[in-house]
Amino acid sequence: MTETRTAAPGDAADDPSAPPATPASRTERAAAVTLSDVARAAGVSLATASRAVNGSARKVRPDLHDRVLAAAASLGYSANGPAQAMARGRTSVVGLVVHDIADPYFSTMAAGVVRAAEERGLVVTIGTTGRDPVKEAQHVAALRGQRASAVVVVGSRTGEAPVQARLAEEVAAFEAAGGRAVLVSQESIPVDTVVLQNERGAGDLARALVGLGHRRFAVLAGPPGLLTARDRLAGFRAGASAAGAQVQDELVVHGDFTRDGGHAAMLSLLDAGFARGCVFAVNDVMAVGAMAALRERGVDLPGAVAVAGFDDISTLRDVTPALTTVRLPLQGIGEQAVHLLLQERAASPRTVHVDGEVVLRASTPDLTTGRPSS
Amino acid sequence: MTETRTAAPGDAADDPSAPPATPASRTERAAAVTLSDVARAAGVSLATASRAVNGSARKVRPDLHDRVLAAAASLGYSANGPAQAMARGRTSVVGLVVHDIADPYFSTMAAGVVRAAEERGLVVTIGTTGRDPVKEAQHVAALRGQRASAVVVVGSRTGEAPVQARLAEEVAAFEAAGGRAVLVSQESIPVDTVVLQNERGAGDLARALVGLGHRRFAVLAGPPGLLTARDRLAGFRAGASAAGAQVQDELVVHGDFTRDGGHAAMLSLLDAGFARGCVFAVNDVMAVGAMAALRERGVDLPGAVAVAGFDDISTLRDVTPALTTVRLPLQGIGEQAVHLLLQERAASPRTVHVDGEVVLRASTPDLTTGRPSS
DNA sequence: CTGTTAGCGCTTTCAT
DNA sequence: ATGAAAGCGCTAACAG
Repeated sequence: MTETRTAAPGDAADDPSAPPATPASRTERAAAVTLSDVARAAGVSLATASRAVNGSARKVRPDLHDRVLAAAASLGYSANGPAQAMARGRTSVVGLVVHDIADPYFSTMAAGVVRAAEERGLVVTIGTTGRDPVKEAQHVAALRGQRASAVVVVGSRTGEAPVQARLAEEVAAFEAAGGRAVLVSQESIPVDTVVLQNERGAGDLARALVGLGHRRFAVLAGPPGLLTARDRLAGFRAGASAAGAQVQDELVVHGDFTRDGGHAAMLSLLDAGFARGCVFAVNDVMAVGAMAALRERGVDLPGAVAVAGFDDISTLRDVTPALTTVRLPLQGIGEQAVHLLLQERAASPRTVHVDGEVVLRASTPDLTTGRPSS
Repeated sequence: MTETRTAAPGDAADDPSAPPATPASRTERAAAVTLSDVARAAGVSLATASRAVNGSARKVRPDLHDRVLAAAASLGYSANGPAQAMARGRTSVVGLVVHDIADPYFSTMAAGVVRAAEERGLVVTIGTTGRDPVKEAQHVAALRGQRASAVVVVGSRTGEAPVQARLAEEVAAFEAAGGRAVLVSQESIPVDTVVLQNERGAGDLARALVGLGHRRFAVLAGPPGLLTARDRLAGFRAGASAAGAQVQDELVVHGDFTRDGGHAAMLSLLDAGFARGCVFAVNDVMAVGAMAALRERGVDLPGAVAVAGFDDISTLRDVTPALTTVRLPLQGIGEQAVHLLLQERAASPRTVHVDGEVVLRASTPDLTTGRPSS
């Protein structure tokens, strides 16, 4: 990045510890107008002002109500959030924890969460883990300290017992403190969860592909530890078997859940002699990496090697050949999570199941007719 | 979305007004352990406990310090954020305001902001405007109420005077209340700004394309009101002229800053008889839409029509033909914004300029050699 | 329906 | 260096 700055060439030293580095605060600040100021200006009591301005179950006489609102407006009053939170014992913050907000899978879900939350006057904070499951628990703990009223943790569990236990513990503590928690992924710990039917979606996809005449399958399976990747692989296998085809073990290659992971996995598959068949990448991003690898190697795509993904990332809908995939309503999933949060916690954890929908496109030709599907 | 739920078929009614719908709170909640509890357990005063646990300029005798920390740990103490914020008069929240968090342009910047902020113990909240510039000001106002310590507003200004004034006003109020504000885009109102050199980048691109032998240019120009779109168009025009080529007015088509906007704009260009030349879409997302349109119409891409974009969205790096574009260090821009926030406010607004870098790829062939560039 | 008042949990002078 | 005490701004009993 080329850059020029008008001043201060030295960046503040980074000491990622102790007291949060509050951004440089201005020296002289205007004393904020408080509710007392408004009350005085309107000639009413603090309590009345509070009831009028910040909503309450109790009613205020219309003329007073208007008088207070007018005073508030003319003074430029804006309620002190922390003070309200303190008095109420809880903020109106929803904490969202994702692996990487730059990843379209997460950012699309985030958009859903934000949309649903903003509609209800809730503020969304975002924490990222960089795929480190331990950080999930840390974020939940921090959110408990912030008195967030709810938390949404998105992202595949690893199934690792200690990590899982730690998250379960923090989530329990969060709920014990009066907050609401929702997980998005798989049913792994006892808390309200939006369960993505990865296994079923992958199974449907496999069956559809067999229906198109594909018989020889390879899978770019993602990280071995990730439950989401594992479920998609398992579902695909099961679906293929059910339809009379098989996924040979040698044709299952693991790799990162990223574009580069898919690229590398595809290359290793090609190096191992795979030259014809249908490749299922457990997510779209990997599928695109695989396509790039095929192109680099001059493999006929989709003639010799067909490719399918999972997620139906919208930014990727214009790749060529168009990618066959399993559509997940990502934004809707984020919204679902918020709906779940808004409901009272039930005696036993609630679950919302979300299905994927197979979308056949040109990357997996219909072998029975010889024409691209769709 | 197919879904099954174990309970509560009816979603909570949506009344986007009055008191923020705090997510359903649990009935009985564990009383949180407070600093007083810790102090008592450690046998010290509240003040000492505060100094030991939550950091302070003042020193605490080592043994007491340890005693307090041990007590805090064993009790599972976690500081009450709102209470701290109230006492200190300020939270450690950085508010991020973007148009659409699902758009990779914004989500990548957001990733940079979050990364830099988390390193410093700052929490990032996210607000979205859905491209409504009025909502930007509203979010800034809300953040002032939340006593956020800083705000980052990302997104093109429209240059509309009243809207601009409103934002300027809110930003001023925010700063007057002691917060730090940074804008990302163009220098439009007097506040610290990360300025993206759209004009220069587009100019560089135009010159590079002329260098490849392109002479006939069309521009998919985005919404007429958006400064970013306008600057990119202006820069491209200027660059082309400087290199001896021209962009005819009839070949400048406006459209949404989205994939569909690019798609529609390209179609109208084709319908108007454009059949050969180089199309500059003012962002990558539009460029991809344009490519899809060309493909649908069976136009030889990049043989008859070459395409270039702007931004270098990473998810789009694998489209075919590979897209020529101007790379913006999006994540770095987000980090820059945070760096700026961390610095004390200067007497006159500070500015950081960020340049784009032309990346020539296969979508704009080198006409001088007949081979694809790069 | 309005007003008075007691905190919410923490930081921070101000003594000691 | 530690402790006691005064708020920060607002809400929610509790009276009137």
